[in-house]
Amino acid sequence: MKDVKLTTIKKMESLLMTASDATRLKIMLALLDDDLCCHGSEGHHCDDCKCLSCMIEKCVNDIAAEINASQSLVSHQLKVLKDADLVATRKEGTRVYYSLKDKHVRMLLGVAYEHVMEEEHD
Amino acid sequence: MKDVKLTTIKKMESLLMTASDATRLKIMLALLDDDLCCHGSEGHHCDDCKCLSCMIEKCVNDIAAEINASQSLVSHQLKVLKDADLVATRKEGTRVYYSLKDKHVRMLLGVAYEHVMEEEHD
DNA sequence: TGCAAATATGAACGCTCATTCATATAATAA
DNA sequence: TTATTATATGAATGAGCGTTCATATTTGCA
Repeated sequence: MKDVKLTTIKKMESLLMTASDATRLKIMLALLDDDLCCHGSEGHHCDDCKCLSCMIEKCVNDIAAEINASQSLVSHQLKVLKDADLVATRKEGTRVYYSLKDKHVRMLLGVAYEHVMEEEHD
Repeated sequence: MKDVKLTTIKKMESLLMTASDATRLKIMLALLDDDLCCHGSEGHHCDDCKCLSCMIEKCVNDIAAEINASQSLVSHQLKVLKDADLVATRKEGTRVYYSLKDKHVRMLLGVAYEHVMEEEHD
């Protein structure tokens, strides 16, 4: 992976920067299905695989309640996540449903989670 | 991946925070083997697999020269990476050789890199 | 010893960013 | 329309962090 262009490095930097915040991590974890994929019968079609119910979507207030944060804070950070293309949105009435964008986001969370979990072995 | 403990989230946050800096990314990419693993005949034994030459190690000045940064900056950021357990060190005379810690670090870089590379398809 | 090379460290500055508070916009219902 | 719910936005504050410059420490060699 030599000779990575500066623009690529900058993109990696902003991707990781966006992910490296406790509030945004809580939001993304709230949007992450327990078993990551491929189980259950109701839910939305996932663009990364052929199963149903891969995608969990939640509206702003529900996320705020789940992670114990203010509506304003969650909305602000969801905008950051949206701008960085880490979440997708679907509007329905007055509500806006957010979901993780794709499998890369789930993989990023997974790798970070595993690394932290295996730290104990030191 | 529900009910993640706050301490775990904090650890994920600091891991990603450490990785989300252009200078530190350049350093880590400089320590990343081209084909990631398992080729070549000289190098150090990798603790994650049974091959040789998985690990690339470089000393501070060489890294600084490679990424066009000052010795002080590279030393500072290497300390950050070391404290976060993303790199390992080996001392030899006046030189200190740095290498990526383990496969999780390489996977983290890989996932971020792939995500950025596939952005084009939008 | 003393000198040079390699690395580490400390202080200081500037800038970015997370959070809060207040308010604005959008959509639905009465 | 007015009221209510859900979400978005803007300004302001405060803390954290990356970089630079100068200097200290360590090791090897004359």
